[in-house]
Amino acid sequence: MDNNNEKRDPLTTTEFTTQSTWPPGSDSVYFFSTTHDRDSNILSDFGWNFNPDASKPDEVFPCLDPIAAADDMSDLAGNTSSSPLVLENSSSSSSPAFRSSDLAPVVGSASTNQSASTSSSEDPPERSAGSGGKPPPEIQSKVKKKGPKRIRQQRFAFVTKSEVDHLEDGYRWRKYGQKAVKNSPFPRSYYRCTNTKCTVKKRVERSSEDPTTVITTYEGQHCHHTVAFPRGGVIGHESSFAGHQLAQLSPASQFMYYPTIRPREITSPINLTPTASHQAVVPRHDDDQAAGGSSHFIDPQPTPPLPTDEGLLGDIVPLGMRNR
DNA sequence: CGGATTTGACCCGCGC
DNA sequence: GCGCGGGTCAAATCCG
Repeated sequence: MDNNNEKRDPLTTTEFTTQSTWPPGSDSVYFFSTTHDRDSNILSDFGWNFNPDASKPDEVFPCLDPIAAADDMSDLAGNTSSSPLVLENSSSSSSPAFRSSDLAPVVGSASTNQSASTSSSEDPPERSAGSGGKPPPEIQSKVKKKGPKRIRQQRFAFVTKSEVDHLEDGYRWRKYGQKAVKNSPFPRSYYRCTNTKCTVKKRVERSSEDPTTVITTYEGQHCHHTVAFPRGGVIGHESSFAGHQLAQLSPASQFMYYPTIRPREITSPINLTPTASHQAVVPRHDDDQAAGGSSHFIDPQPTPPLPTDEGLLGDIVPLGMRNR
C-alpha cells in the first residue's frame, strides 16, 4: 500500500514486461498489444470498435447492464481460448491502481462486489447513496445502508507515451474525479463516458517512474459507437495524415492509433508475458513534431510487417496488478 | 446558460 | 478494530 511506487516500477517502459512485480493474472486488467486482428475482436467485445463499417451497432455495442456486461466479459474470456486472459479475483494482491477489490468478478464471485459504481441510465439514481457524496446527516444514516455490491467490469489498460494525459479515443469523457496517487507526484484522473447509457469508465494516470508514460485503464464496455470525433474531431488535419497510415494498420492498431490525437509515441500494449517481445511501439503521428515539421512514424514492431493473421493473440495479457 | 471540470468529503475494502 | 488508500459524489467553479 505504501510501497506501491516501488512495485509500480515495472510500469516504466520495458520493465512492464517483467512479471516479477506485476504478476500476470493477478488482476483482470489487460494491456493491449497492437497489431493483430484478434485484438479487434477483443476490442469489439469491449465495445471498442473503430470499424467504420460497423453496421450492426446493437450487436457490437450491446448496452449491457453491469452484470450482463460482466457475463459477457466472462464469455469473452472463455471464447478467446488462446488468449492468456485470466479473469480472476486475486484476493491476496492489490495495488493502488488495481486493487483486488476493483476487480470485476466477471468470472464467478460476485460476492465481493459493491453496488454498481457505474451509474448507467438504468441504474437507480439512489445508487450512490451509500458511497461517496455528502448527503445531509439525516440522510446519511439512511444511505449508509449498503446497496447492492458494486460491480466491477472487465478492465484493460494500455500504456502510452504521451505528453498529454487524456488521449482522444473517439469517445467523450467526463471527468468525475481526481485523486493523488500515493508516492506519485501525478494525480490519477477518473473519467466516465458521457453517453448516459454507457457505463464505461477510465482512469488516467501518469507513471511516477516515467513521467512520459500515461497509463490508461478502461473499465466496462461501450454500448454505442464512438462519438464522431468530439470537439472538432480527429478527422482533421491530423487524421488526414494519420488516416492514411491507419488504413495500413490492423483494426487493433487503429484502435491504438486512430483515437490518439497526439501521442508522442505509444508504447503500447504491454505484454507481461515473460516471452513477450511486444514492447511494441505503435506507429505514431508525432503531431507536435509535425508542427515543427518533423513528423514521422515509428514502426510498430521491430520488424515492419504488421501481423495480419493469427498468432499474436498473446498480445493481450493480463496486466498483473500493481501491488500496493 | 449549459456542460465540463475542480475539489473536498465521504464510503468502502483491505491489510495490519 | 483501525488506518490507509482507492473510488466516487456533488457542490462550486470554470468555460465556451
